[in-house]
Amino acid sequence: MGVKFKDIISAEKIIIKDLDGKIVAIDAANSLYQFLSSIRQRDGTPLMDESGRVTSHLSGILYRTSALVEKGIKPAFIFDGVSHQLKGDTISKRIEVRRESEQKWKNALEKGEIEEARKFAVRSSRMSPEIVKSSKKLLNLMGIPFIQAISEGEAQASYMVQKGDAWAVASQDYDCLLFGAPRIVRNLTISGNLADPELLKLDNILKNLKISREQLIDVALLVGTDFNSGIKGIGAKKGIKIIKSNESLLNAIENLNLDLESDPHILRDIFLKPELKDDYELKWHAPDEEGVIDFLCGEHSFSEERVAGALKKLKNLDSTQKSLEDWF
DNA sequence: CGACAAAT
DNA sequence: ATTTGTCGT
Repeated sequence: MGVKFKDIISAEKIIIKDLDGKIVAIDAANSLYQFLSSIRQRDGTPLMDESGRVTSHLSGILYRTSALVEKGIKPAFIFDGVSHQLKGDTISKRIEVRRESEQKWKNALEKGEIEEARKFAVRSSRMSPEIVKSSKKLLNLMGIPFIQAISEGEAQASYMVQKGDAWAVASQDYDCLLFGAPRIVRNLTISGNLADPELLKLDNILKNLKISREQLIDVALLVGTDFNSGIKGIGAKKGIKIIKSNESLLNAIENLNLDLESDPHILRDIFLKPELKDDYELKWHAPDEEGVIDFLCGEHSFSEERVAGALKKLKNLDSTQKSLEDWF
């Protein structure tokens, strides 16, 4: 879910065309979770193939990625590695919420309460190893690069933007600001039915708030992150005030006699010194059309007509494209 | 969520 | 041409 920074973060509205020609590092976990939550039938049942395997994420990856490529965007997916030990509490809480929601979903279905059922179904979404595996397989067949992070995918994606290997991270979460991503795109959707895409610029945000990135991390640790529960009663606005008047988290802890339950230095270093990968390659290839069709239509019950439409968008990039084999 | 059809 | 609704798997 990430740090609750909505109240203090300013964003600028953008349109998809502003991303033409740009490399975007997509937070895979965030993106897949959205697909799994939202691509469902009205009663909340996810899309499934004949064998009963969930395919919502494959639908999302195929249609969104091909649409982004058609618009001239070069997407790369960044997958999570092994999460930090301190994320354990957050992970177990999420598992519990999913378990409860699944029960409430079934109960609502039995009572015939369709809307209620869907609400809980959305919260029951879980990312199994099979879902990650099939997502990577589809990306490979589509010729879209993905990178396996050592730890948090958001940390790796943010690093890639800092290095200039990608223009922005695409994620709904504000955590990438803490990981130092200079640019974050939220609501990266095509037909923007609801929220328009928006761009978060780290330097602008820090300037507006008149704090440093280290202080923004300190605010997050007061508010609560995936790695600590924060201080009860302190939200983003109070957090900013406290860090500004005390200058740092360490001072605030001492002056206000706060208890953070984990060593603040260790918590800060999750964001400041994550384990990162440098030996990655961003290379886009022409799709293996037959492979995509075999995989989606043969194994996962997709319609050949619809898949063909998506493939057309994938290969029909720009006429500046030099080779059919490698785009670069 | 995005594709597609139907309605405005 | 643009919005609204349903289907996809």
